[in-house]
Amino acid sequence: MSLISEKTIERLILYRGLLLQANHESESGIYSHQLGRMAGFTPAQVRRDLMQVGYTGSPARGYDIAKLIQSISALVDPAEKREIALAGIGSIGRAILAYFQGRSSLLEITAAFDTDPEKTDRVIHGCRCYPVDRLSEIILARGIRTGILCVPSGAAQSVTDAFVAGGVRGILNYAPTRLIVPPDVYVENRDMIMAVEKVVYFSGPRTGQRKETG
Amino acid sequence: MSLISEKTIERLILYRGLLLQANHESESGIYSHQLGRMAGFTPAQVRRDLMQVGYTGSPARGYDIAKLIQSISALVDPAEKREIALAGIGSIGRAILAYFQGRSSLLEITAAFDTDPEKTDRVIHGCRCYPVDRLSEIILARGIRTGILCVPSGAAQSVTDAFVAGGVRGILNYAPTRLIVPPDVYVENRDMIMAVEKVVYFSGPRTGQRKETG
DNA sequence: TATTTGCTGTGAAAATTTTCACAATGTTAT
DNA sequence: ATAACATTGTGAAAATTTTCACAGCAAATA
Repeated sequence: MSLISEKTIERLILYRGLLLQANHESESGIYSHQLGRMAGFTPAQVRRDLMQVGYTGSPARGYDIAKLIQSISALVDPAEKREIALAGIGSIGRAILAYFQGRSSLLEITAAFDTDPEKTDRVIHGCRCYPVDRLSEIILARGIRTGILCVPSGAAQSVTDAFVAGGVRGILNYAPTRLIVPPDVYVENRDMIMAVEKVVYFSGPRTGQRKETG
Repeated sequence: MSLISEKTIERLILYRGLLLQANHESESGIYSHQLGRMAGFTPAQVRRDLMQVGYTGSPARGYDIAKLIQSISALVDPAEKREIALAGIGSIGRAILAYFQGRSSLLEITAAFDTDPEKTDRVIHGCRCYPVDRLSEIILARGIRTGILCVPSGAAQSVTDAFVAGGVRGILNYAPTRLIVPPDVYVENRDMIMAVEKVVYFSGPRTGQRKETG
């Protein structure tokens, strides 16, 4: 079995989201081909992925939805509540705060940071804001392991260094920059400009491109 | 050579971005290992990718930066200026407008849509806003091929249908929903919640995970 | 009870992606 | 000139990911 691949983890999280979202009034079970259709993958792909979570379905009734959600959660969710830090309270940072807060019971953005004194020492979307100078200190004190980076390119690397100094193990990077981090720190890049350019490319007068991602 | 893979396109766009960003004062050429270090890939990966653009470097001087940028652009950029439509002028939509406008000379978000009459019939970040009822009509008239979707989940599918009816060929989807589209329409999903969950997973007490993505 | 049905779990095959490894090449040093 | 060197472009190998295909099974049906 070894280690579950990044792609599989991503799909598992997706499956869980889809299952939570859809209201399964009548049905309590779901088949791989149904989940596959919802997610945009083949039934075989779904079964392969679900193999890894160690929950086993029934040939006759498929997968029990509640138990499947639970099993995926047991795999991908942290053991206890996790605090997340966000750096850069610009329009993207604020959008993420607004969008994310309250969606998850296990995850919460509990500290935001910015250079602008106008934005610090107050509460935005339920999140307390501090000056960036205090970033390492605060996340270290609170044991925060995950950071979201929404600062302009110019500041991205120095804030990253502060995150790392504060003990962060994973960074979600919205800045259009590649971050330099120690090899044991995970970085997920979400450059919006690149995303637009990519979609524009695949919107071109081309045929037969269709596989979804993200 | 056949068709260039999605992953390769993504990396090529990244290379171009990195090359444009870095100021190459002294140097006019770059080697695969340098570009690889910047992007976080192996030199072999870089060379494979660059093979596909049909621009050939020199063993002694590496790749000419200006020509390389030009060659990648010739491959990934549209032939003429492209207009993009954005649906959902909430915090994410506005953030994307603010962030994107003016960054590219070839791409411009020229029409935004929302249901809220407060937000329509005015200009936000240089972009004219219309009611969603007029979405298909307007993008069809302007020949817009690319859409960015920032509406809440509940509205995502119906706005998608309007995009498709209006002739859109590619959608950048920020809603936490899987969209149903005809097989020749490209969708790139950028669910922020999933991204956070994924990074939290990889921030966990795990060792040896390190490959970057996005 | 026996048969049919349509699913799961999974070994094996296929497809795709990445890396290796090296001949070819142009530059620099002698 | 010639040798030494570091790099490109790429066939081939390796690794990874996806799909196929089918045994085995539980429910439904006869």
